[in-house]
Amino acid sequence: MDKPSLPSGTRDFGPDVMMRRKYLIGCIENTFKRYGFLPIETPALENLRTLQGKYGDEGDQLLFKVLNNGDFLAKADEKTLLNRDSKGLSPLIADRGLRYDLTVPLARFVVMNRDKISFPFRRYQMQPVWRADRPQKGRYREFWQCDADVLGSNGISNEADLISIYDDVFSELDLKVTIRLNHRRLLDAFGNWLQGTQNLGRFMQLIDKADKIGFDGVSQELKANEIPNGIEAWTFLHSTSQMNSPAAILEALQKQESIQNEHLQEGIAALTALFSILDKLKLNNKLQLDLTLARGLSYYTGCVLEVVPSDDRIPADFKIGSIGGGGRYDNLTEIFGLKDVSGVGISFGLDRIYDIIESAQLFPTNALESTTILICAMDETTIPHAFSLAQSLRKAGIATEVYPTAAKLKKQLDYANAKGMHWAAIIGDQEMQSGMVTLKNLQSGDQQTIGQQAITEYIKP
RNA sequence: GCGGAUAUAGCUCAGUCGGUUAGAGCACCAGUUUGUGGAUCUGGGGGUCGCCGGUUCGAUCCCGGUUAUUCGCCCCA
Repeated sequence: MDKPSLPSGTRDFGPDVMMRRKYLIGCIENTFKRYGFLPIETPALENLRTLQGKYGDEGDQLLFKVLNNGDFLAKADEKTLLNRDSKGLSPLIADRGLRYDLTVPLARFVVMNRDKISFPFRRYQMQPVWRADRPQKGRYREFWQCDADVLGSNGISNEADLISIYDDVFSELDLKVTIRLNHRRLLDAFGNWLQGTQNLGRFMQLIDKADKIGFDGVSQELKANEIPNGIEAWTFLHSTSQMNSPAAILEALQKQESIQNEHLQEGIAALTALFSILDKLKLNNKLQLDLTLARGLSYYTGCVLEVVPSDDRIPADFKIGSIGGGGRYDNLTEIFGLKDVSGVGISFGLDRIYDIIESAQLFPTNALESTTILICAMDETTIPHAFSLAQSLRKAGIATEVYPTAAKLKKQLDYANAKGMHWAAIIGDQEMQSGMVTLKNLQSGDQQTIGQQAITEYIKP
C-alpha cells in the first residue's frame, strides 16, 4: 500500500487550523455584509475560453487545465499528436480549467445574469482558487480569496468604500497593515516619455519590483532592458513617491513636463476626488499613495490597491509579500459581450493573512473553543440518561458531547482535556438515584453535585 | 521555466568515520486493585532508514539516477 500523500501546494486543515480560518472568514464576511455586499458562488470549473487571455501570458501558463472526458484523442489532429506538440494539443484535449481568481468568474456571472442584477451590483465571494505555480512559503496551488466587488458604477467613492473595508477588517484582526494605492492612468501618462506602450508595460513590471531589489536594482534592470528615458522616469517616480502627502505627490506630477497628457489629468482628477472622501474617514492603518505600485494583473485600468503587512509583531524574517490586492477594471465584461460596465474590487488572501497572523501570534485564544461540556457515563446503563441531559443542554445553546462508551473516567477526562473543554458532568449510580449530576470544572478542579436543571445556569457565564 | 537543500517510527528529529538486535521526545495502547484528568511511574506495539541501480565480503550511511518535499528566482494572494 502506498503512503498517502497530497498534491504539492495543497493542504489539509485540521480542526485547530479550521477554527482559526473560520474566525478570519467570519470577520471578513461580516465586514462585507456590513457594507451591503451580497454573496455569490461560482463553480470551481470554468470553460478555458472564459479564463484564457485575462491574466497575461504568465497567468495563462498558471491555469490548471482539466482533461476532457471520453475518447478525446480520436478527434485530435494526427500531426499535432505525432509532433508531440503540447501547446497545440492542449486545446484539443482540455476545454475546462480551474478558476484562477474570482474576478473573471464574476465578470462572466454578471454578463450571464444581467437581467436579474440591479446595478450597482455589490457582491462578495469567498472561495478557493487554483494556480499551477511553483509552491513555496506563502504560496500555495490551492488558496482562498475573499473578494468584494462593485460592478456598474464609475463613482470613485466605491474605491473609498473598499479601502475602508480593508481598514475595518485589519483593525478588527488587530493587524497593522499599509494600504498602497496608485492609479493606472498616472502610469499610462508615462507612455510618451518612454516612447511606447510596450516600453511602458515593461517599465511597470520592473518598477513593481522596487520593494525587493530597491531603487538601484530597478535602475540597473531598466538600463539592461534599454527602456528609453527609463532611468529618468524612474528617478522622478521614486523621488516623488517619497513625498509624504498625496497632495504634494499630485502637485509634483503636474509639474513634470514629460508626462503632460489627458491620462495624467484623468488620474489626478480621480485621486483628488478619492482623497477628498478619504480625508473624512478615520483610518487606523496607513494609506500610502505609491506611484511605484503597478500590480501584475493585466485587466486593471484605474486605481490599483495592495495591502502589505507592517506590524512590528511579525518576526523580521517572516516575509510573505502582499496579503490583499485589487483595483478598477473598466472593460472586463466587454470581453463577454457587455459594454460600459466598470468594476472595482478588492481581494483578501486568506491563507497569507492566516500565516501572518499566526507568525505574529495574534489569533485570539477563544478562536479555539469547541465543546463546552462532556457528559461522562460511569456504566452503560446510564448512557441513555446522559443523552437526555445532553439534549436539554444543547437546547440551552451549550455545546455538549456524551462520551460514547462507559470507559474509565480517566480516559473520559483525558479526552475532555485534549479538546480543551471547560466542564465535565459525571453520571453514575449515585447520581442516577438522587437525580443529581456531579459537575466538575476542568480548569479549577472544583466539583460539586447539583440538580440537573441547575447546570445550565452554572455553566453560562 | 531555472537554481539550492532535504528524504530514518503516525509526528518532530538524532545516529551509524560502511559491520551483528537503528534510537529519543511526542502521540497511541496496557497496568499501577475496579468513580477523578490536565508533563507520576512501569511496560508495550510500531521502521524492507523515499524508490531504482552501482561500488563493496557487506550499504540506511559512499556514488549515479529517479521521485517527492521544501526554500529561493521569475511571477503572484
